[in-house]
Amino acid sequence: MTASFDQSLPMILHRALDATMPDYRELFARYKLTEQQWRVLRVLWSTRKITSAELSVRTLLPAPSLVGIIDRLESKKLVSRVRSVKDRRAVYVIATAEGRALEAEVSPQVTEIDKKLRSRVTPQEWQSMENVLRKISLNDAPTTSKTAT
Amino acid sequence: MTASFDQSLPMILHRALDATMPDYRELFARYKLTEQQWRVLRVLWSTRKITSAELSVRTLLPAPSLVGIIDRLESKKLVSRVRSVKDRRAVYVIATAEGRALEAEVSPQVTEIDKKLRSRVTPQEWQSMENVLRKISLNDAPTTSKTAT
DNA sequence: TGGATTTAATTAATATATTAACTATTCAGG
DNA sequence: CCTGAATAGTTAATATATTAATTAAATCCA
Repeated sequence: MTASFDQSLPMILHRALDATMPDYRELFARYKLTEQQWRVLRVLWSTRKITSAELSVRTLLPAPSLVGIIDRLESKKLVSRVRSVKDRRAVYVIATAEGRALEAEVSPQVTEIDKKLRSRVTPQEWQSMENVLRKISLNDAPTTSKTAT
Repeated sequence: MTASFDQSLPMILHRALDATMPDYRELFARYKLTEQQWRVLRVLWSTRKITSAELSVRTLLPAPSLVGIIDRLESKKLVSRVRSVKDRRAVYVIATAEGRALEAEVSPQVTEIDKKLRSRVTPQEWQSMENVLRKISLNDAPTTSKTAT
């Protein structure tokens, strides 16, 4: 009856994360970074300035978590917050020179890990996996469920 | 350059989790359970007694996290801890009658969600995705890295 | 046998996730 | 212009993740 627990989507995904994240974390740890802090930096390199809300979408990190993550990146002098003048509610997050410098240092090594993981299957297999997961995710019920009362 | 961030394995997996977990969480919340608490219960139903260590392997939950998770399940009278007599270091976790009763109530609904997710792709696609992820995960470097010192 | 080593579970310290509530602004309309 | 709804960011409260250190018990072996 409970035979499919190990094959349920959450378990399959968690197993894949558990197997692959340690490689990344080991690298990030050498630069005193967490995986989440890394994700924020990586987005900032390709976007000069970005709001917290947009950062949340791009990094898949929940907005409340971003507060602390950015706080810690800020105290490491890797990013800085700048309040928008046009809309004083908005806050832009920007990478400092020091934060940008990390790109050249860490990025190639991350790419190496990415490549190593990809090389474990054929490009077709990878693409297929990606498509299946997207297909499963996309059929997501519209977030209109808040109409409940 | 940074074009592949969105297609990196961690992001692909997190996106899939973000898209599918809310469905489960909404269900669990109706029974005042978290996803992790659910995972522990689900394993306990198919295993009369189990140690924390083994529970960690089966649920993919880190042992230190399990302490609190089991604490809370215990205070809800859903599970109980029993110290082993043969090896007094070991602690067995067991579902109470009340804990077991939840299976009949919640399990079918979880199966429904599982089915719904699976039905979004063909069985071949699902199987393929599963195989690719396993293939990527399995090549995991042997945990012999502790021989560093 | 007794000390070094290993093992199971837990604690500690810090970072993040989740959900709800709150603050300061902005905006839409009357 | 002024109020009510919407928005961006944050705070609050609780649960979990991560890594290292601790405690207690079992094991190994000279």
